[in-house]
Amino acid sequence: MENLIEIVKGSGAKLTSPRKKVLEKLYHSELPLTLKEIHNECKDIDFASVYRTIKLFNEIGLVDEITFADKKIRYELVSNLHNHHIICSNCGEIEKVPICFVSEIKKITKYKITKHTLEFMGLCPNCQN
Amino acid sequence: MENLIEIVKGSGAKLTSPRKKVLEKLYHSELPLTLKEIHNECKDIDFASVYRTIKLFNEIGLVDEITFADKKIRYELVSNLHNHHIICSNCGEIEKVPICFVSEIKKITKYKITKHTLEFMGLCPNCQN
DNA sequence: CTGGTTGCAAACTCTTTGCAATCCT
DNA sequence: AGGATTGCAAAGAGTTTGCAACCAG
Repeated sequence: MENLIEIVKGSGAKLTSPRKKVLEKLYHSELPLTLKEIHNECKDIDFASVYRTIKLFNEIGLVDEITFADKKIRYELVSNLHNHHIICSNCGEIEKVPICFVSEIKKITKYKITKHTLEFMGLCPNCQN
Repeated sequence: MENLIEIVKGSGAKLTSPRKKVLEKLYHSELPLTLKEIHNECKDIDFASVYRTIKLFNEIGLVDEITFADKKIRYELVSNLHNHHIICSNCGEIEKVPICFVSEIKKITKYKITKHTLEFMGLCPNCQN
């Protein structure tokens, strides 16, 4: 957490109380969060500020954007273990998939890859019946 | 193309002229298209109709939804060869990635996978200088 | 004919921005 | 102090829906 704060300060941005609060929510969340979810957890912060905070964090390389199959954009700390996910199309439960194939792709393309998404949707064990 | 038309009819939906036109655009497109792009190519069709047509096609399993790293949702015929893509963050050029790892994932999760996304963003060879 | 479909308009939802007041450093 | 940041309000953009007119089967 301390090093995250350093990253914010190091970028030249001020460490304000809204930013600290958003950072903490991300830090304590097991799963990536939507802007709405972050805002719900910090109702005293204006939505626009959450929006701009996440935008800043994204620009300074602190958070990543993830688009799940439900089309909602979620955010997670880059420093959190890099993970992909499966979301249940029925109940919305999200499970991590501890696997990633970026390195394979890098071998077969001339692009310099900077971002990627690898997300799944399906039915979780509970919803298959 | 004929079999696509059969799929539409077979679903119980009427084969109207807007639907035929949208189907053709998808059929002749090398790459997945956004609703806006489809609508631009068929300006005589109302946007809402394009929207509902694609929604229908998606529901009857004719088209797939793809979310690229640019956050735009694109659509492509399921019958087109299943492909993933890289989009250049600078010029927007899109390249196909002829590779997919769904089967690997199926081995390590109890979810019944119905959809997945695997998309990349980076700099194309031209934009790396 | 007649229910499904379209076009139009409007409602929603989500994202983004301008600006005056306020807060870090 | 002074520029960065916030909250509020509103503008934009994208998505979705109701409804009367229209069309394929």
